[in-house]
Amino acid sequence: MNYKNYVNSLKALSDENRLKIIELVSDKTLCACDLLDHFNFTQPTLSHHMKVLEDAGIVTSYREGKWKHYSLNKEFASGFFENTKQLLSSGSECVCDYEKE
Amino acid sequence: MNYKNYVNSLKALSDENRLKIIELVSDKTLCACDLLDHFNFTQPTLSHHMKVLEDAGIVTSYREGKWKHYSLNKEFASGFFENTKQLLSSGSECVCDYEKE
DNA sequence: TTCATACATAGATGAATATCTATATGAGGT
DNA sequence: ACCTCATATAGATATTCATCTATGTATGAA
Repeated sequence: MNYKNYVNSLKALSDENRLKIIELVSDKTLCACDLLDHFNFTQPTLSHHMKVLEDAGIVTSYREGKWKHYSLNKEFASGFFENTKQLLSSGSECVCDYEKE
Repeated sequence: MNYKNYVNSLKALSDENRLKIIELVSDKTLCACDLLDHFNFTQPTLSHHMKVLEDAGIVTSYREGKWKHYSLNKEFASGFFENTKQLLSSGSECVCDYEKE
């Protein structure tokens, strides 16, 4: 397992507001302005959260005129799932010692 | 889904060293001193990490003489798995709006 | 009781981060 | 060209957190 990448994903998920965003885009595509309606923080804060999620590969986006549309990256979902399974299952090969130094 | 609880778990997992600890105790029981051998940080730092993991319900522990033994909490593993599935699957009911305050 | 070992706590520090206000960019419409 | 709306960036601030050193607590052995 690639620790650094998985930790990156976990950090990006470790925020209550970002979890809500993910649930909102898990079954549909929404623009930033629509997302913003669901929260009490400001637009720059949403922009920050979306950048975190996109940089982590959790959501994908495309521009359409003035709007930027977001949706859940299904590849991330399955990959994250696999990593989680590997981490918490007892049989997984532990690579910790190789990384000690 | 209980957001706060799930975020708590995610935060506790969001550290490369703690992930290594989890893999180490995922298939066996280890005392803190044994765990410490796998890392370069100090004993108080390990103590801190173990407290984070235990407070989050990720590992369980018992004392035996001078030693404290840790192992993965299997209930956590399955619960976390379920929450992750619910978050990333498209059909899940979104509770975001109820929480907007 | 004295000592060594295993672990916990206190307090300090530097780095990361969630949020804000202010401002910039970019795209369409008039 | 100008204005408006959607989004991004810059810079500031407060909080969280991973780590350290120093010290405390607890257990077992001599």
